[in-house]
Amino acid sequence: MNKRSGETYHHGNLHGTLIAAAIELIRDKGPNAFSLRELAKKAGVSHTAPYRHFKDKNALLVAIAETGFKTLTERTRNAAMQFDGDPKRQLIETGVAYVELALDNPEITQLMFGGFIDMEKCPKENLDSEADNAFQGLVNLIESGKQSGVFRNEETELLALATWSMVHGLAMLITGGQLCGIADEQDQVRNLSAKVESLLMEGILTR
Amino acid sequence: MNKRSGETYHHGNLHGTLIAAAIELIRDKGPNAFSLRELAKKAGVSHTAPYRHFKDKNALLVAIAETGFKTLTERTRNAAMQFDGDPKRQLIETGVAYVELALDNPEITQLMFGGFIDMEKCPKENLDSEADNAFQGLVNLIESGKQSGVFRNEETELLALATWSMVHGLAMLITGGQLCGIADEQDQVRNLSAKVESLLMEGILTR
DNA sequence: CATCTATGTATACGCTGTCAACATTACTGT
DNA sequence: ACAGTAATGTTGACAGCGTATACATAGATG
Repeated sequence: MNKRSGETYHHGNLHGTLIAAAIELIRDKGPNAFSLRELAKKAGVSHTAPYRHFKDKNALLVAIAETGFKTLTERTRNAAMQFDGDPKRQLIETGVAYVELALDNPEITQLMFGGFIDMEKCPKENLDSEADNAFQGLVNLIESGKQSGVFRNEETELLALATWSMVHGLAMLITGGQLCGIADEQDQVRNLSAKVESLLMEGILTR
Repeated sequence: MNKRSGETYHHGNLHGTLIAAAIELIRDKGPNAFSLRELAKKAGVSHTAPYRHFKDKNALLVAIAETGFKTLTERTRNAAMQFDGDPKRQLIETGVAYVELALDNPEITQLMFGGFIDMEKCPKENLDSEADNAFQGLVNLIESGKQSGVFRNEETELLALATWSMVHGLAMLITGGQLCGIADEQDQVRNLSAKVESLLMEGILTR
């Protein structure tokens, strides 16, 4: 139960320490350059110690991606809660929160969606169910918006997919560096994602 | 000038062969598991031969991403050309082509957008200018659609960004496996991307 | 206190990207 | 035609990587 590190043979809370340190490392070097051995060194343990807590490097990455999806669910839900009863505003703020989170954590976002995780090897249920949680919030939001007559009476899943795609695409373009100069700063991003989502709501065609 | 391989000390066209073989390898194993040494073996040369044609592993990946952006530009432009004079249809077909290409080449798409390429080390102009070409086509399309009164009179760049984000997001969700079961098959994808883009045009709100 | 299990270490293996030194071929100018 | 040089390929070496195996230590349980 000794939580101080460096003094005892047993670390006390390696599992948590590893995840925290890994997130830090990935933030520094990107998910591509991240290595288990450097992580172990940073955590002050031997390079095979992580294997007592994670079957694989892949398993560690999955764990980190999970935390990413959890905070994604939290943030978007919080954003929606702040505008309860105003589905239109809720949708916009959810999207803004999504994009802002991606901008704050580009490397983790890439880890979550970029193909660094080997889906064949991972239990996959965990990750998918976490991602589903985030998506489900969106579905609920749209469903209630439909019932109050704000959103069109299209298939809910389709509406949700459209909004998700829009926001996700913007987030990925930003974190991928494709929008350099257009959307670097925090407030630019806030503005941009709100505008883009307004377009989705109002439509692009003339009337 | 001898183009037959395997008989001469000099290969004749290693550069091209390497790129072709690399694309095949990445298709098989994903961009994450791709290795230079395996590539060299596949091409039938020593493991350092690629360094005569590419400064880095990163440089090779950049070259492959470039070809990806080139075919993306081609395909979307072709799709648009087939419906010249009908901007609405053009926009939809451009998007469908974008998503279909991504579905056909998920690993290359991940390579292009997923953060596998180290932007610090790469000349970056090449890659960005290629990506800009693809984007510019979209901008032109929207501009002409605005002038013929089909699209709303919003800032062109913003409209282009919105459509790009939408389509790109859908493509990334599909290639990332986030839409398993919803959009696996080719015709499902065609249908889905067309529907989603119609939503962007018509808008989500009730009128 | 003895024992079992959880957790950490030491060592070894093959694979990786990359560098330096060398070999072979193609191209160049005289 | 031929010498010299640049382009292209090979060999060997190095450190770093993920991971399997065998061993060490400590906490928990009886």
